[in-house]
Amino acid sequence: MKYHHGNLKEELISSACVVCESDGHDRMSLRSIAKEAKVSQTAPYRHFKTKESLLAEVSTRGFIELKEILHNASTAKKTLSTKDRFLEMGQAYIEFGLSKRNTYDLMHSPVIDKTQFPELLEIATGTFEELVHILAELNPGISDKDLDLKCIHHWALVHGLVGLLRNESLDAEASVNTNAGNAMGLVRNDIKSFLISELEY
Amino acid sequence: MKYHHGNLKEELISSACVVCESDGHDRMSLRSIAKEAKVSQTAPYRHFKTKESLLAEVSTRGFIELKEILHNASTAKKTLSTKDRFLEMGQAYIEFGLSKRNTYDLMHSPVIDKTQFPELLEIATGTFEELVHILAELNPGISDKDLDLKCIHHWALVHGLVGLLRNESLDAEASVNTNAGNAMGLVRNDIKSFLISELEY
DNA sequence: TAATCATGTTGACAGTGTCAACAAACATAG
DNA sequence: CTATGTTTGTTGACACTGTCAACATGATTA
Repeated sequence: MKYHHGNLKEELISSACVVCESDGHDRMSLRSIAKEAKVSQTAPYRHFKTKESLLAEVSTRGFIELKEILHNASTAKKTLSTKDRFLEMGQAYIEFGLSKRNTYDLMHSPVIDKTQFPELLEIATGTFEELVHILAELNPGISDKDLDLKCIHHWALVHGLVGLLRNESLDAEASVNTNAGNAMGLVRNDIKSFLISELEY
Repeated sequence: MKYHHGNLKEELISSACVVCESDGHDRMSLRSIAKEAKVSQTAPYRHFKTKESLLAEVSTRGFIELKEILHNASTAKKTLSTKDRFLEMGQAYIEFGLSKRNTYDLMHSPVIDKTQFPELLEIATGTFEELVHILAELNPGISDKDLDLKCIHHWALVHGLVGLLRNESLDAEASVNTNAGNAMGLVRNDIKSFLISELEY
């Protein structure tokens, strides 16, 4: 089942995933990952119409992984209450955003026009549904509209929180005064507590 | 007080601001804005050590404008209650994020390492303080730590909300079913209502 | 076996950020 | 006012990028 190279498309994608996460998508060049695969500079163009579409593939894999992580977090520990499983999910989301920084960036970067990549669009919005499911479970009898609003609220919150937490330089500044200690650091060190207080807000 | 050009640095910055907002910072080239100023390709290097530092300047101006907008929103209409002025501020933030899309992107983009640009870092964290002030007013007697946590909560919320609202492709998908209508669209059309419900959440 | 198609390579083009070497305009010291 | 030095600008180059057209080769199929 081998052509010239064998399985170039797959190798390019997984290589791009690695480079994107280590260097950031803006520092990744098609030529460098082609060279890494010991293939000419234009070989990738047999599998990807443009660099953007390779990045779209990387982004897609990011969402697949994230969705899986969220799903696991909210279903794995069956003995936990719904609320606790919801918290696990929030924590998992934030941890993904913090540990897979560059991939997370790419996934939310405007350099990829998601409307041009239906598969990416689908998995990205599909990720949203993990949130819908557990929130529906957590709020029995809620109206569909209110459920949507709740989803938007919680997603915005964790998504925004990742953005703030990643800005390490804020740690030193985002506190009213030194007596209060470092609030951002507090949140970072105990994401779960913060999420709990959010739920009870 | 004129050298060869007169006031090249200023012209490059303001030109870069325009190009960044219209094309996006990743599509902006130093050479093109140099050409626009009718100056050679390397002239900018007399004023900016690197392209990143020009972008840092653009980002700085973005934060200056945002901070001013937030400040005005929370102080202009003195007849309003503190709560209403807080809502004005939230709305103003979101509107900035939606109308100055590309600039907002740059301001939060990882391509600029804020720690390398102290002035940028200062104004960015200074923006945070607009939020601190009004939240302190809104919650008299609150502890410093709780105030910080509240700031983080509200900032994360609006920042995350901007991220979600900007993703137009979500409009069609981010609803549980068609009966519920388009929740994201609802939020977009009435940001204020959403923020109010957030405050009372 | 011959024709077709998918996959790869070579070479090129225009564009990029950036640097070294040089040139002109200005500021300042004698 | 002249001489010197510093700012600011230009020219030309380097290595690098995404992408395209033309060509070659391996695999598939008629």
